[in-house]
Amino acid sequence: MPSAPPPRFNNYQVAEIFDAIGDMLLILGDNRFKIIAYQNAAHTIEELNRDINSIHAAGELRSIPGIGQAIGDKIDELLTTGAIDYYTKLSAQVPIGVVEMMRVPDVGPKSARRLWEELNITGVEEMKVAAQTGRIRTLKGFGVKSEERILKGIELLARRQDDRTPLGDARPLADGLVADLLAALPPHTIQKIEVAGSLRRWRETIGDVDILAVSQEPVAVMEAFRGLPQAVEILGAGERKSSIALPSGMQVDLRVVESRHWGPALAYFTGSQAHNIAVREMAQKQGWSLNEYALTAQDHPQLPDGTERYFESEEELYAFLGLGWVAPELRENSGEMQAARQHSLPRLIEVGDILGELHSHTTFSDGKNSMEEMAAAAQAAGYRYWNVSDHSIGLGITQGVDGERLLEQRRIIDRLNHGYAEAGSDFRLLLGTEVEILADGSLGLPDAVLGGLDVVVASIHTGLRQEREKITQRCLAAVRNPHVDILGHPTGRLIGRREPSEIDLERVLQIAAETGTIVEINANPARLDLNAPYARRAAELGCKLVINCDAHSVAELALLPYGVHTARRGWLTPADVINTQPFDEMLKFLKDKR
DNA sequence: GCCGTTTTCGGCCCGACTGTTTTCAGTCG
Repeated sequence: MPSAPPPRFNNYQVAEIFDAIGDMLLILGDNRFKIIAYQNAAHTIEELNRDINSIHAAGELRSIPGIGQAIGDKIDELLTTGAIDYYTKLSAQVPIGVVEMMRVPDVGPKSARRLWEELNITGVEEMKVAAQTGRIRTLKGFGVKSEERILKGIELLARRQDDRTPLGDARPLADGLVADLLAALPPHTIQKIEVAGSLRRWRETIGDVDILAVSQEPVAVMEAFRGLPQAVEILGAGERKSSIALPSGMQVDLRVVESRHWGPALAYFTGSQAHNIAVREMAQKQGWSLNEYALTAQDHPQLPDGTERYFESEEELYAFLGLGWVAPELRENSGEMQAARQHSLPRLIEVGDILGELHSHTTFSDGKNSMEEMAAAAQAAGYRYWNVSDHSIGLGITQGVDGERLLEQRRIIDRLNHGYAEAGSDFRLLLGTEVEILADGSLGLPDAVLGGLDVVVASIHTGLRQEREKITQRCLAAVRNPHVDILGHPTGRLIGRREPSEIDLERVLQIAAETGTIVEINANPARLDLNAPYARRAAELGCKLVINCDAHSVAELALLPYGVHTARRGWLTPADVINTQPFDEMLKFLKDKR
C-alpha cells in the first residue's frame, strides 16, 4: 500500500518547530550554545528568500548559514517523513503550556521550570490562579512582587492580541512619542534623539520601540518620559533607562547616553542582535571589546587593557573597525558584514530617487479622490509621471472600469496632459488599469482593451486561498500575457491579518525575469508585498521592480517611504527600480516586455 | 549545535534593571 505523502511545511512552520525546540531546551536547561544554534537556525529559515522545500530538494540545506549536520538532518527528516523524532520526544517531556508561560513578560525559562516542577503549574491560566492565591510566594526567591509582576505580565499579554505591531502603526506612534517628550521638557534638555531598534531598520513588524537620546540631565528626561500621558504602565525606571507600556500594550524603552557614546550606543540599540554580534566579533579579532558605550582594548597587540575609544557617530565606529557604514536596513547579518569589509555595500535606493508612480486609484473605482485631485497631489509632491490604474469591473467589492469608462478616463487624461504641456510642465499622466487575474488565470478585461492602455498592472484579490499549483499557474498565465506590464502585490498578504497565498514565488519571479514583467513592491505598510527578502531574490534573478503606493486617496501618497525602505532592506539600488527612471527610459522598460 | 583570514577543537557579546538578596540570578534586549 503506498503511503500518503508527508504534509508540506512552509518556511515559517519549519522555523516555528526549531523555535519550539529551542524553548524546550531552555526550560530543560540544556547547553546555551546549542539553544542559540536552534534559535539562529529558526531565525535564518524564517528570513530565507527561497522555499525551504526547493532548497531541500536541491540537496543544499547545509549551504544555509547556521544549518549544519544535525539541524540539516532534522529538516530532511521533517520534510521527508512529516515529523522530527527529537521534537516529538521533547514535546512529550515538556508540556506545551510551560513553553507558553515563557511568553509572559518577566517569566523566563528558569521561572517557568521551577513553577512547573515545584508547584506543578503547566499553563498560563494555572500560573495566574497560583499568583492570585499567593502560592507562588511560597517558592524560595519569589515574593509578593513576583506575583504582582506575573499578573501584570499576563494582563499585558492579553491586551496585545499579537505580540508584534505593524510598522505602519508603530512608526507614527514612535514619532509622536518623541515629539511629546521634547515638548514635555525645557528647550535644549535633549541634544540628540532618535528612534532606534527594529523601527530604524524598518522591519515590517515591531516588537517594541527603542528610543535613544543624549542629555546632560538624564533623570529629568526619565521622569518626563514616564510621565507621558500615553504611559499606562511603568515597566522599568532607572537613572538612564526606563520602559513604559502604551494603551495598545506595546512597550517603549528610552535610554539616555553621553554624547561621546552616541556612535556605539546608536549602533547597539539599532541592532539587529545578529548584526551586533558579528560587529563585536570583528572588534574582538582586532583586540577590542565593544559595548554600547565604547571600544575597550582587550588583548590588543599595542594597547594596555582598558584603553577606551569613543565615537560620536556610527560612521566613525564602523570606519575604525575597517568597515563601510552599513545602512540600518541591511543590519540583519545576511551578507552586509562581508560587503562592509570589502567596501562593496550597494548605493541603496532613496525616497528622492522615485520619479513616478505606476499604480493608483481614483473615484472611477474604489479611490476616495477624483483623477484631477490625485493628479494635482502627485504633481505637487514632485512626481514627474503618474499612472491612473483603477480596478477592472467585476471585482465585486467596487465599481470598476471597462472599455467604455477607460475611454472616458482617456479623455480626461488627454485634457489634463494638454494643460501640463501648455503650462510648460513635464508632468504626465498615464492611463492604465489594475486588471484582476481571475480564478482561472484569464484577465478581467479583454486583450483588445488592455492593448490600448499605457500601463497594465495585474493583481489577484480573490481566490487567494487556492492551492499552490493552481494559484501559481494562474499567476504565470498573467505574467506571460504580453499586455501585462506589472505584477501587483504578488502574494496578496495583509500583515498580521492575512497570510500570503501559497504561490510559488521563486517560479513566478523566474518567469517574470524571462518575460520582462516588472514586479511590484507595494508600499502600503499593510502589504509590503513583495517583502524585502523576495525583492532581493527578484533582483538576483534579473527582475526589474517598481515601488508603488497603490494610493486610494491623496493622503496615501505619504506611504512611499514604507516601500522604499522595504526595497532598501532588499538591497535594491536605483537601477533595480524602474520608477527611478525619467519618463522615456521608464517607458522603455515597459516596452521590453517579451 | 555551529564554525574556521589565528582554530576540525575550543570557542561562541555585553550590560541595565529588578527582586529578593546579604553578593547575585533572572530577564530582557
